[in-house]
Amino acid sequence: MNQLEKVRFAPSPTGHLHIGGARTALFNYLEAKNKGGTFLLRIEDTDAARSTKESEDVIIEDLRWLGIDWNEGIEVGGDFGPYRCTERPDIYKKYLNDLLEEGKAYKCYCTAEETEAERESQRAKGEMPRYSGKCSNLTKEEIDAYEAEGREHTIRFRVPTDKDIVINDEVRGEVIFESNGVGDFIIAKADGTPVYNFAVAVDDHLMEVTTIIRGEEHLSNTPRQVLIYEAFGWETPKFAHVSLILGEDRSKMSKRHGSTHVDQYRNKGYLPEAIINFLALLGWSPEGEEEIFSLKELEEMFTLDRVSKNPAVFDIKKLNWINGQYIRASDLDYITKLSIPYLLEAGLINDQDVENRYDWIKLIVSATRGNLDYLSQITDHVGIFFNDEVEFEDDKARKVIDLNQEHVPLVLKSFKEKVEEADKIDLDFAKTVFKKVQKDTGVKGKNLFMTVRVALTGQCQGPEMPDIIQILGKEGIIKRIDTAINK
RNA sequence: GGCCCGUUGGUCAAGUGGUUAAGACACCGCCCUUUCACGGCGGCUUCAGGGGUUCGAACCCCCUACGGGUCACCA
Repeated sequence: MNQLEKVRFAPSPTGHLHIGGARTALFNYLEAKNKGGTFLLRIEDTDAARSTKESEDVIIEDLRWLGIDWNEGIEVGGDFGPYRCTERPDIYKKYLNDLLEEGKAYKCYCTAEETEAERESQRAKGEMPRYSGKCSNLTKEEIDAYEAEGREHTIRFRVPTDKDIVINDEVRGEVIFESNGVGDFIIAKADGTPVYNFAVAVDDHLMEVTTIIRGEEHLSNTPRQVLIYEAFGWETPKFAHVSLILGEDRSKMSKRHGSTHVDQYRNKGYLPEAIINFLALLGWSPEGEEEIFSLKELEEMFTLDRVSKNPAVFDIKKLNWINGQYIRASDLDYITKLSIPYLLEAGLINDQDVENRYDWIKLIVSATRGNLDYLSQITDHVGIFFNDEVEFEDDKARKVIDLNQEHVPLVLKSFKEKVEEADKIDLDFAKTVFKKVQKDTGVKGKNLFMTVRVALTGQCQGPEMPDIIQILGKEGIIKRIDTAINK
């Protein structure tokens, strides 16, 4: 039981799920799945001031939307709960006390202002800001004096001197830190609540996490956590620090690089499958040459040893390509259902349409999905189907159906006739009508197709003609040709 | 600034001492399509720099440069 792989994702609920966080969650999930282990979701809400329930809900929703499920933790339960830091105060208190009693931690009566001032002056002198250790050896009298004053205290971890802290990182190899470079750090705030570095170590140990996969920004925190493990005599877990996701300018991805939150991509109409696929390829690479993978396939292929050490630039163009692949290859009903909200929002269709003309909407999606990077773009391509008053895109289009050209009225009249005569405007009709018109009028080629295209859509480019014809239907076509002729 | 991590084409990257240095996105060209897109084919461009080690270095070692992370009573 114990030797089974157990990983965890422990977001702090202080905002939306970041694209980098999503990737961390993904890697954890994949590692667990690949090894047949456990994936645990814990909420790291030690910072009460910044944590919100809304944020927790959003993060969970995004994870679920992506298809990243966990089998222990928040919402699903397990034997090692509770899974929110704020619900574990007694646990932390106990371990804090143990450390205090053994002298491995001590009470520090310095105020936040004092330590801040100390740091400032160190920085000014070009020194590394680090706690001086002022309270590390207070006498009983000094402590009593502070207490009498009513001073609050934090708890600091007593960092051993001259000690190498060796971290065996699954992706980076051996990383060594010197304990002398780590000042006595705070493990409990003045209000008695634990600080992140302490809480994670305790939680990860108690929850029997075997491998900690997280972002590289945590690498320099790791020695502190290792120190805590060692102070308790606990076995340290394995670590795997995944490099960061960068913006185009190679700095850490942030708002100014564009969308950074999973829900922003969801809102634009990126498919969860595509985001998963893209994220997996960012910092990890499969063995073959294939690039399109389902979650299931990734679960089978993923191993930590193929995670790359170097940071990756977020390339929206590649995401777009992957997303386009999924938009084209996925089941049409699925894509249609996901597209409908954008059509509704644009006021192009209403709820009745969705109910009564679903197949028609499906046709529209089918005709345009080939052009899309993401679903919300569909509204840019479907205008021609919703505007009975054909508007000419440009002079070029206008020229195409200039009535003074002999073939234009000829083609239009014949085409309209055929449409009027047809009892059903279906795919069969749409495919054969041009041949008939050609026979009737003797017009062929561009003069035939472009004339009809522009008359119906006002544009020189767009979906396939058979699609357009079916979507417009008898009435729509006749109306458009009439206005074209009368112009 | 200290500590730590990193550096293969514009981007993601394979590669672990001997390779014509994969593949994908992007870009360019051609084809398909009587339109656009999709799709197909082809092309362009890479081992940060300098020293070693070695018969031989993208791969091993050192230095430099550059980029990033972290040094909170944030996580």
